[in-house]
Amino acid sequence: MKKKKKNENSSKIFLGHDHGVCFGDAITQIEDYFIKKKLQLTPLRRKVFEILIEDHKPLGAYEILEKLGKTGFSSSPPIAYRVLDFLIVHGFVHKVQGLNGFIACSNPNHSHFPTFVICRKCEKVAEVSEEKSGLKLPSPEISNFKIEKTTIELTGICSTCENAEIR
Amino acid sequence: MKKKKKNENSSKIFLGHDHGVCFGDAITQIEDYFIKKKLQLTPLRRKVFEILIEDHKPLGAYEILEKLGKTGFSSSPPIAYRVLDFLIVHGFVHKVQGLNGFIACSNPNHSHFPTFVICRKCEKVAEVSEEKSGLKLPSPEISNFKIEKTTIELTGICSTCENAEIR
DNA sequence: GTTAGTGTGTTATGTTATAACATGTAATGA
DNA sequence: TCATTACATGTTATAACATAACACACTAAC
Repeated sequence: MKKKKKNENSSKIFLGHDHGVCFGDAITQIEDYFIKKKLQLTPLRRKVFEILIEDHKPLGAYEILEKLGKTGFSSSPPIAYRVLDFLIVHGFVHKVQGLNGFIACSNPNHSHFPTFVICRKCEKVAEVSEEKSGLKLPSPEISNFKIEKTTIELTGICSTCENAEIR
Repeated sequence: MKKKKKNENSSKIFLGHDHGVCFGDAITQIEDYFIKKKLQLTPLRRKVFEILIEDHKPLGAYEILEKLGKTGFSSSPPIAYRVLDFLIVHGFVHKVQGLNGFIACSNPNHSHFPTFVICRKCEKVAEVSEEKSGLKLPSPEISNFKIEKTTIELTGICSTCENAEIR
């Protein structure tokens, strides 16, 4: 109890959390941002964001549509894609390319260039902020290029799944 | 002529090249690799690789299929996807997720974790090797995670296009 | 000469994403 | 007040991307 190995804390990027707090915080953040920017947090937009926050993992557009349908919204594809695009533009949602999925941003005010760490076995996804990822961008080599958007995804296997693997 | 600004050289990641040499080198490399690994560089596989090397930019699977069709190969989707998967596994092709496209690896023997720099305007794509990208992986934060594959894509605007932009 | 492994071909279908147009509603301002 | 606009959502149809499942040919190994 006196001393913990540093690794024990520093590596737990897939760790659980108090979801009630997380959910509430996220809603508050998006509400504040929308007011500040004079954007409309409509029922549909709110619902899509809630669906993503609730699940806390990447969902496909068609999964989102299904959930929308069950709560009385339209469930034709453009509905989801439009709202997702909007939320992405404003930094509240990211697309995880490797999974064709969408996930709520875990820290809308910070991560402009987030890294996603994806376990191919359990399919858990962790968003690691710019500061913590150890990622250094851009290099002098590409300083003549203006980066607007990054897709950084690290796929592999988390320690839990690796320990569980047979061979 | 005596002195060049360092930037002039170091930033030209989109620079042209002697394509004849590039093409020949690439074919030689893949031939050697296939012999060494006792793999079959069949006419189909060779053709797909040649198509990608020739164009030197990401092509969609269906674009490749069209080119295959014109040269007497079958052009049903699985043909392309199977060969592409094979070439990807062996490191001769990369998938550019942001464009749903496939591109020949510019340095099969080196870049295990390449970075792709993509201009959203001219759609040029440069592959930057691990060493040159300035990318540092992995961080202590994620050291408990075994990275098997990375998707690192930087989208933005290259200096040529930026200078050409009106606004 | 049967078997196993590999490569290609074919049909059908699944999955992901967008184009184009219609409708509704609120704010703006002549 | 009522045309104009900006924005949000709805709808239909289709485009674009990808894979499943099965068939067949060829080669190598036993």
